Order: sequence, then structure tokens, then C-alpha cells
Amino acid sequence: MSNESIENIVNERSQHFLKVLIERYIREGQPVGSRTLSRDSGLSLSPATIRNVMADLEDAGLIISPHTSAGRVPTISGYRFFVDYLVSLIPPGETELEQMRQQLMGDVDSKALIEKASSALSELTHMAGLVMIPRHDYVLLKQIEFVPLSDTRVLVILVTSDGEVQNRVIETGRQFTQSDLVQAQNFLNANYVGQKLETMRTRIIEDMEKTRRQMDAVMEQALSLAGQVLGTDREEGDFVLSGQTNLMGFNELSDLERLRHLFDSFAEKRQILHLLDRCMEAEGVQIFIGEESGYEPFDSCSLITAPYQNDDGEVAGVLGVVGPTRMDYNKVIPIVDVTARLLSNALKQR
Amino acid sequence: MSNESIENIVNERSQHFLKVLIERYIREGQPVGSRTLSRDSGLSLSPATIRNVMADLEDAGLIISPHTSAGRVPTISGYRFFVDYLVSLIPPGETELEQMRQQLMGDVDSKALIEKASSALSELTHMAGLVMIPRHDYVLLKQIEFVPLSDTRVLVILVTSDGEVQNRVIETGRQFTQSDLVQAQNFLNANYVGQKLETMRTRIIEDMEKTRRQMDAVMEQALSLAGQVLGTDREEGDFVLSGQTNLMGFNELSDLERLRHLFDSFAEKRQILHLLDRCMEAEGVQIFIGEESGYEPFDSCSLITAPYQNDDGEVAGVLGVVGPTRMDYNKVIPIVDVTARLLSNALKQR
DNA sequence: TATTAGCACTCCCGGGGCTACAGTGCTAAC
DNA sequence: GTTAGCACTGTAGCCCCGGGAGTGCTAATA
Repeated sequence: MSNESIENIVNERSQHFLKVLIERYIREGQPVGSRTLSRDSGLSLSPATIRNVMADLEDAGLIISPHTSAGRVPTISGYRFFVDYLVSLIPPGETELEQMRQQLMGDVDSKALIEKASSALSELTHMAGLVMIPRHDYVLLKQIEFVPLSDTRVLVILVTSDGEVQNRVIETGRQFTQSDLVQAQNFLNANYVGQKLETMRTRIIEDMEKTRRQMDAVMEQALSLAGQVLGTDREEGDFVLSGQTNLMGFNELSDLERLRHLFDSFAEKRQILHLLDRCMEAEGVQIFIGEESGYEPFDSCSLITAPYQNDDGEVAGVLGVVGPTRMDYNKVIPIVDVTARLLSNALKQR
Repeated sequence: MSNESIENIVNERSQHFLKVLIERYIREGQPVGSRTLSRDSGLSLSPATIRNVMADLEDAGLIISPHTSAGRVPTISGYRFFVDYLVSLIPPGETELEQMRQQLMGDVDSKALIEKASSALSELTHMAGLVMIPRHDYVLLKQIEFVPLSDTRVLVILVTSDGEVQNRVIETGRQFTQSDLVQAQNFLNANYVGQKLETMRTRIIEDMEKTRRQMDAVMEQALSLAGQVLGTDREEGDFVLSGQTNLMGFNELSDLERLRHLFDSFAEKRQILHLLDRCMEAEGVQIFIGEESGYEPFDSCSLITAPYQNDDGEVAGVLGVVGPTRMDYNKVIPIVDVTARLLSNALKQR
């Protein structure tokens, strides 16, 4: 059943009750009964009436009762409906904003910024925060430098537009003199600075084709070295994680086996990166509730993500938080959103 | 009461029973009673006799009974006595050795070696493995390189004897021309290569004193830059941790609060580094049982460490494992020992 | 003197039964 | 459409009880 049909079946009053129920459950963590809901709802309706409504909501698959004489708790679809139609986002308070701004201002080093963003997320939400390390695909070459290490080994230093410095050691196979390297270096700096590392590779292959005709030794050497460097560019991405121990505080996750599985999955990284990659394409905040992520260790977790931009305004990566499905979406969604904006700004202002 | 006095009080037969009891407890994880001990001990003595012995051991503070009608479990002092006098170290089997050797051979990159050593430790012991990142104090300068980033910012690249490359960005304050930097770089490479980073700093300060009289511009610039670089050398050390989730499997650590505290302490790093620093001085394997570490989150853990050497045969760092006090010391101690040796070898053979 | 058998005692653990409680669905009345 | 009333159901906490494991003590034994 699609959300539209649910929307039609469940009328406005029912939706109000759903909202109140979910918010209460998020706050208290215990099944909500008809009597409590009747008190909390604002409308003066008796528990009996509420019971009818709740039966409808249960039929629609939005809430469920853990056992006969407990109240109701939201299902995955219930949460989904809630975040899609019913959330009342609460923007972060001025003190929190200030705290975040301060953490994300001072630094120039992008790695440090990333880490601070991650710990800011975990501190503000009391859950686990994670931030993807920017993909170098989107990064421009600012400077290239060759340092001879031994006869056939050369250290290549790439300074990139995000202020990062990458070191790679390549085996040249043949021997280069000091001046060979300086010339190659000058040639590359003159011709390739300002390009994306991503596209450089293909352009270098093109240029090598041309050179083959002109036969300029310097250019050829330079290109072959550069080709090797970019050939080694097999980084498969990474992310920074903070406050994972916060997750140990939630009793819906306190099953040690589940938790262990979850932590292992953080250490594994691969699957999570895959998940984050999918969020890069999305426009703004993206939410995966429970099994929606399609990633089994996250079955009783929710993941809220937002992409952030680098200094060129291109999407550089994704950040987000992981917590129990029963999290305070009203507050957490704006926090993730704002953090992504602040991080983007901080990366711009360097 | 010192161990010597205990040794005198507790006679050889008692010691045998202590050994059997501890080994049994480590294997089974449950309090050991007189009847079981009588069966396991090899000697044919009745449970009643054993009970007398056990009472003595309890008086000596080596074992304790959780409650009236349970068996006995070792105390901290019991374990201490065991590892000091009673362990029968079991060297790793040939298959395990082979596995370790293979993991620690191929790589040239010392960072990768460190990580492999750590995961080898955690896999072999089924506990958490950790390896200190080598301290750069003990490392020699192999090459220094300056790359101008902007008018007043210079990227300094230090290639060190362990094959690591360090990048540092310094604010020069005043402006340097390209050729200034090249000259400075040449001067430094000519005069300081092969020195310890640690001692370089003091020598540079001495040399600056001399220069002030001779007034050579190049030398002065070079020294002031180098002084700045080494001034920023405020790295406070770090370590790599693997398999921390293994610790979630032990039920003596399964108290979520304790465990959380322990994990937080791993993330904190500072205190643990302090602890590891103390192990650098020790000759060989070092063992902290329970509260012996003096670090409260480790109260129900044991830490087994061993120092490893860099390519010059100097102590570069420490590695080890963390697990519950009830760990298989017989096996784990040799594993830590061997891993340290293998890592030292691997670092030498590059 | 060292060892052992016997015995009374203590404590933990698990199951069964009981009660109090919370919340439900249904029915009938408003 | 809403509500009151009621019978029903599952849970959580509690006490109680018996079985089991292991002890310490004492007295007997080699």
C-alpha cells in the first residue's frame, strides 16, 4: 500500500493522534495506551473513542501492539508516515548553533573540520555521528612536486584545492635525474594546475597520444610519471565516526549481539560507504528508518544524512547520524541539515 | 604481603592446586569447587583435603569464593602469582606462526604493518589488539623538502628513516622566494640528514647561536625554518586498535555500563597512551592484571604488552592485547611476545 | 600428623502460583 | 459518532519452595 492510499484511508483526526502517539513514544519510550493518548491529544475525546481510532491505525499498519494489554508503538511505516507528513521540525536553539559555529570555524585543515563536524553531531544528538571524507574525485590539483627517494623510487606530493596534501611513492622503473624531475614537475605545474584529479587522468592519456608524435622528452617523462600517480588513485573512500558508545545507552539496542553486529559493521565500513554513496545523489536530508536502509545491522536503527559541499559548491560528501528508530526526528533532522550547511560554509571559507 | 612471603606460606602442593584451579577457571569460566579440583589435580586426594588447601589459599588472598556455596575464583593477586611463578607458556602453533608471518611480511608501508599487527593480535587472541604508532623521536631525517604554498605559507615535507612522510604547513611570517627555499633546503639536506628529529631541535638552536656571528643569510633562513618545523612537533602519540567488539563477547565484561566506559577510554586515548609509555621502558612482556594498571576503566581487564623495535634496533613502540582478567595467559603471553618480534623484524627488513 | 568421611548449613537458581495492573475489544446506551 | 461499562488477557513483580552445589567443622582413620 502506498503512502497516498494510507493518507486517504487515515483521516486528519487519526493523523493527529498518530503524531501525538509517536511523539509521546519517542519521549517516553513506552507503549502508549488509549487513556494516555486521550489526555495528551488536546481534543476531549474519551479513551473508548481513541481505541477505535487506534484500531484503524493498526489496521493501516502504522502502529502495533507488542502484546494484548500493552499500548501501541509505531511501526516502520508509522515512522515513515510521520517523517513524511507529520514532523514539526524544531530548529536548533541559539546556544547550540553558537556551539556548532565555534567548533566549525577556527580550523583551516579540512581533516580537522570533518572530525569536529562528526563529534558535533554526536554531542548534539547523543547518538553516533558520521562524516564521509571528501572524495578526491571532486578535488582540484593545486600543485605537484617530485622528490627523489632512491634511484627508481620517487615521492610524489599532490597539493589539492581542499588544502590536503597527498603523498604517493611510485616505482619509476627507469632512472630519473634530479633535473629530469624538476623539468617534469614544472611542466605539469604549468599545464595541469586547476584541473580535477578525476578528469586529469583521461586528459593525460589523450596528451600522451599527442606527445608521441611531437616526441618531446620532457613532456613524455612528465606525463608518464603523472599517469602512474593517478593510476594508483584507488582510494575507496572512508568516513569518520564519533560517539558510537552513545548507542550503548539506548535500551532498544541493548541486546549485546545486535550491538556487536552494529559495531562490527562500523569497522567494516564498506557497506556503510555504499549506503552513504547513495545519499550523495539526493538533494537534501535523507532518512532511512529501520530496514529501509536495506542493510541488516541497521535493522533497528535509523540513519539521517545530508550532503555537504566543498569550496566549489560541488557535493563533496555526506554526513549524518545513526541512532535507534525511536529517535527525536523533530530535532535531529534540523541538526543534520544545519551541520551540513555549516560544514559546507567552513570548507568554503578557507 | 609480598610475593616472597606468600611463596613461603603457600607450599608447593598448594601452588599446584592454585595452578590447576586457575587454569580450569580460565577454561570454564565458573567457580571451581573442591570436588572438581580433586578430579582435575592429578593427585589422588579427597575433596575434603582439597578444601583445607583451598582455605589456606583463600587466607593468603589468592582465591576467593563469590558466595558461600560456590567454588573459588582467582583474585588479582592469584592471577599475579600465577603469571609470575606458575604459567606454562604455550608457544603459538606452526599454523598460527605462518599466518602471522604472512600478514607481516609483504608490506613496505610501516603504517600498514602496524595495522596488520594489530588485527593479527585481535584475531589470534579473540580479544582487542593495539599497537602504538612509532614515536617519531626515534626516527632519523632522510630528506627535507620545501614547497611554497602562498606568500607566507610553506609546506614542509620530512621523509624519515622509517619510510614515513610527514607534511607540515608553517606560517613563515616573512616572504621567501623560490630560490631562498631551494637554498635553505639544500643547506639542511647537506647538514642534517641522518640525525634524529628529536636531537635536531637542540642542535639547530646551538647552530643558530653560531650563525648569529657568521651571519650567513642562507644558513640563517634555513635554520629558522627548520626550527619552526620542529617546533610544531607536538605530536602526542597515537595507537591503532582492532577487534574491540571481541570484548563484547565476554560475559564478565557484559555489563553495558562498564563496557561503555571501557570503549570511551579507547576513544579518549590519552590515558592509554600514558600506560603504554610506561611499558616502553620495560625489557620484555609486561602484564597488568585488573586494577594493577591503575587505570579505572581497565579494572576488570588485563593488559599484556611488549615493546617492538624499529630498523635501528631501538624501541619504537609497544603493542599488546586487552581482554578480561580471565584470559588464557599461557597462550596470550607468547602471542604478544612473538608478534612484537615479528613486527620488529618486518620493520627491519625494509 | 595428615587425610578422609560424614553431616549440617548456607546460598543460588529456577519454577509455580498468585496478585495487581494496564490496556484491550465488544456491546449497548446516549 | 461518541461514550460508559465490562469481561478478558498478557505482563511484571512477588513470595515461596525445593533441588543442587559447595562449604566448614568434627570425629574417625591410617
